[in-house]
Amino acid sequence: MPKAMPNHSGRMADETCPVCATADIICGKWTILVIRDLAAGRTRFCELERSLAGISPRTLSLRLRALEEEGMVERHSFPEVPPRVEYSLTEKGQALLPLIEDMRSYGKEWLKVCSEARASVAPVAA
Amino acid sequence: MPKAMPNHSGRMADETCPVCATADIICGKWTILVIRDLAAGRTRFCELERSLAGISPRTLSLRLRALEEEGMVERHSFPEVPPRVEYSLTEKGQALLPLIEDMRSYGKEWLKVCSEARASVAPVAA
DNA sequence: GGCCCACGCTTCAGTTGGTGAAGCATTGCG
DNA sequence: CGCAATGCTTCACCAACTGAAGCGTGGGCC
Repeated sequence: MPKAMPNHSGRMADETCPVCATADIICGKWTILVIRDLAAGRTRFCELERSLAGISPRTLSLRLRALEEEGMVERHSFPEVPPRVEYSLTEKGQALLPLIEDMRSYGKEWLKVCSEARASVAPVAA
Repeated sequence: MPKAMPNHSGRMADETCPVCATADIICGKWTILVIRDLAAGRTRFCELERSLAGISPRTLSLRLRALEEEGMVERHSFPEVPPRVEYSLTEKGQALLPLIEDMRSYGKEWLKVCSEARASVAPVAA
């Protein structure tokens, strides 16, 4: 009997709720950012490590594995030395890109509002 | 020097990246679902506890507090017995609703694909 | 030959976030 | 009296994420 959802583990309340389903996919701390960076095309582990400044290799490894299991990313491994592994988005993974674009536009607006708020408060405090 | 973002703690790599900013806001496990439920209007603590079946009161309390700090939700407390507290989305919080709608449509599609995959695999295995 | 580097990880011990169960304060109801 | 209801908080625990270190392999450097 196949499990309904190939997600990590700590599952949301309602398995049939689409919002929960999506939340479950992207709720890992770095998941969305991994996908964002993978959107540029095939990317190597160390490139991701660099662009996701601050991620631990363990976490990146776990995220990539989980995303692979979920069918969001594909792994292309080359038996060279030093080893080379490239990751890319599957179609399913690409489907998340519009969502990420929305997050970008929301975040942009939000950062703008925040900086305006700071600009209008700081002078008074100073 | 005021902090750029009033987010919880474990901050993302690039503070100026809009995707990170949004990810930072919604990456808490239940955050998006709290906002989803708050979208219906003023909601009490225990109502949220019920609709978010499975959330611990501690987590709900923490999420609501964090969202309040971030200016996403408003708290309306009535000094009655038993106590009554209602939560609602601020304008800033409402701005997240389109994002949630996108998550809903993505999740819907994804659940559909999953169930189709199961339907086409299960009979073979059985 | 000996040494270090690069890469894609894994292992380790420690911190943070979320969990279920229980408790607290208040007061009306039976 | 004892219990229910509400909005929490506290507790001990588990799972996720962290930084630092290690591993295996072979190539470049000296």
